[in-house]
Amino acid sequence: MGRTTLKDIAEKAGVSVTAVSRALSGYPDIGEETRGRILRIAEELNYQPNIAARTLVTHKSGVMGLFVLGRAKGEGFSHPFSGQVINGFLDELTEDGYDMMVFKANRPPDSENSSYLDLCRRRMVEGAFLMGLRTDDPWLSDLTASAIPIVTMDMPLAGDMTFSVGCDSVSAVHAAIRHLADLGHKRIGIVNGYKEASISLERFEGYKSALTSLGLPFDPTIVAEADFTAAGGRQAFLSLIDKAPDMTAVFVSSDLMALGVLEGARERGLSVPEDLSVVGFDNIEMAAMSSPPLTTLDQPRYELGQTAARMLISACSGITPPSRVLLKANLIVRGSTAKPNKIKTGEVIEKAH
Amino acid sequence: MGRTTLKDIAEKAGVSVTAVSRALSGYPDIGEETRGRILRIAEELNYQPNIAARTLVTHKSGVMGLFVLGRAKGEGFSHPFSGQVINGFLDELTEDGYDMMVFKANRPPDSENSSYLDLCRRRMVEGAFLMGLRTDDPWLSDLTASAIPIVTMDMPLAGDMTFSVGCDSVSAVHAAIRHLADLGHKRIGIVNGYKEASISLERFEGYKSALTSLGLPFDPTIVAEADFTAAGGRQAFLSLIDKAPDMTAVFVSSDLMALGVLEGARERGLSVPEDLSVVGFDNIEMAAMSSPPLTTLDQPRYELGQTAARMLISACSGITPPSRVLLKANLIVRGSTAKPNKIKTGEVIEKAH
DNA sequence: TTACGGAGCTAAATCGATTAAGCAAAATCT
DNA sequence: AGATTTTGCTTAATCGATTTAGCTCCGTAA
Repeated sequence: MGRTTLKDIAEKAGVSVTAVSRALSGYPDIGEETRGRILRIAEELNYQPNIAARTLVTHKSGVMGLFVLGRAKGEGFSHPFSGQVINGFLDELTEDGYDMMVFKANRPPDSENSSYLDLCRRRMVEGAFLMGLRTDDPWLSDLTASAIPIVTMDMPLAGDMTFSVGCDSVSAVHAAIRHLADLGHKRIGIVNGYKEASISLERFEGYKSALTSLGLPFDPTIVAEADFTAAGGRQAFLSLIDKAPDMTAVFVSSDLMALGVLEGARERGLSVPEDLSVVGFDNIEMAAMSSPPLTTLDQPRYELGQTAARMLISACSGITPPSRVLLKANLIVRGSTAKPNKIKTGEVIEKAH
Repeated sequence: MGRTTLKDIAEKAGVSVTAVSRALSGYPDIGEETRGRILRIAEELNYQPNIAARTLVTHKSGVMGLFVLGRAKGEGFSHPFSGQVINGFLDELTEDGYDMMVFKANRPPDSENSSYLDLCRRRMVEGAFLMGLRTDDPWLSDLTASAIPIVTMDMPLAGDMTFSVGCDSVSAVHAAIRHLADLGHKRIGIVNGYKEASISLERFEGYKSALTSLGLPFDPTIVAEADFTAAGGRQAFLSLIDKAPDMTAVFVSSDLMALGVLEGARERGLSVPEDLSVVGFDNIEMAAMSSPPLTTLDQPRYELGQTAARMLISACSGITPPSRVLLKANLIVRGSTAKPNKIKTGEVIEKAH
């Protein structure tokens, strides 16, 4: 198992190990001629530095951690939202010479396990990006007190070394509700995510304040909560529409749930957008492919990931990034929203003539 | 930055560093009483081993590499297929105490870059799992000659240290075609993936041999090729249906492309499954949510990932796994397949009465 | 002539673990 | 009792890099 080491190069070049190390690292105190010879030999021997050795002395691993949190087997990477974020994060890291190590914490009572930060310390991870953090996470206080930079997706933490990226939910939801109101909707419901997600609170705030600023009444009977899955969205919608059949539009806190709403609407014989307008959130790939295609708020997922990476990298270089970066989510109008239809379901056929 | 080291524990416990190391590693040559004391102090000081140091001497990093290959920005993690595979892979690794490092190689002419194996060597990665490898990959011969275990998704390589996981495409496609034939279809087309994916070849073989064994003629005019995207699938289908309007069913090599086919069918005014039956492959989450929901071949993605991890782990422990493991893809019949409808598109309205 | 300074390189310590070799005391055998 | 083994621990080398301190040689200024 003869891996090439600095020593091998040093011997072949007839210089000391130090000289080789410094030549390869670009220090100016190695003569041009010697440096050339060293570089050539290194190339020849296909030298790859042993990063474990380097890490041991420099205390810098060149590794950033990614934590994909979630309880169930099916969550985590398979969520249609995460993919592009991770792509952006990894691309940006790679660009700057960092590598990425991924940790997954499911298993609800993770208390027995080591905290996220312990995992980082073992691997000398320099900074971490956490996706899917919830307000009821058992390690929240550890994270807040972290000594290494932490970037969280969506959920800001109040630590010196904690930063967050996300989209401006409030103004995004405003745009969505305004769009519905402009079309003429008066009874606009909401299918929100669970309370333990910080975005749920923000989006609810956005919903309420948008109604107020548009002069529409807020009615708690057309507010439902689901678990960010399609099945949950469907369920929540059904209970909503059964309670309030006069609802003509619904804002849904995620596209996945919105797809469930679409399904529920079909089940109740409501056609979208004629009988019901639906606005989602996220603009996942699926949103453009459903029938009807979903009007939604586009989150720039790739850029969110990139931003997280850049914040982490700059924090690691001693340049403190802003503690919270908010990107803009843009409204994409597709086929799931239209003017409210006053004709009842049973009369739709007439309309066709 | 006072991280706890073996030395700290040793001093506090009044023993040598070796004793601490051996006590923590569970060697039997440390007295019960001493071991207890050491363990307690380690706990107290929240000791986390420095894995870089350990790796340096043992030459085992406890890290497996995951390579998510793909050319475009949007590929890689965001592909609806990868998520669950990665979940299974990571869960299984974590179970066995391994961590995962992820590398991404896009940038078409990756020649300037280091090969996959160089990346592994730098990080002392013990084994690697490659997803999305193509037959025209520039590093194919390096991989085949690899000294560390490599597991590839779908595409088998002929090396001593190369293994592969995948689904038995041929028998899966047989089941799909038989299902269509049983329904009464005689003109069954195929939208396949590009040739550089080994699965495309296998699925094409399955398609041809299934037709033969069912006594149906093979007709190259109803064979099309796309790039595994929805847009590509739509495009390929359109050219197919325009050439052969009498085609009543189409087998599509991936669900994503199949969703594109559904879109294309809508555009041409064909209703699925009445005018056209569609069978996909993969059973991605979206497949159950389209309208109509897609009949497809379910790939056990999570299990594929788990299997890859187990093969890698066992290969790293010196136990050679089988060079190729094929799981079964099961046919899931949903709403996109039905008996062929002899009535032409224009007459569909009559049927409704 | 002596001293100083810079250029170019080396020696040796260090990071934090693992592990081979060995040693002292206690336990066991003869 | 004396020899031998076992138990429980220590010493010191090692992995492969980085880094600090210092050394040698040469040119130049005083």
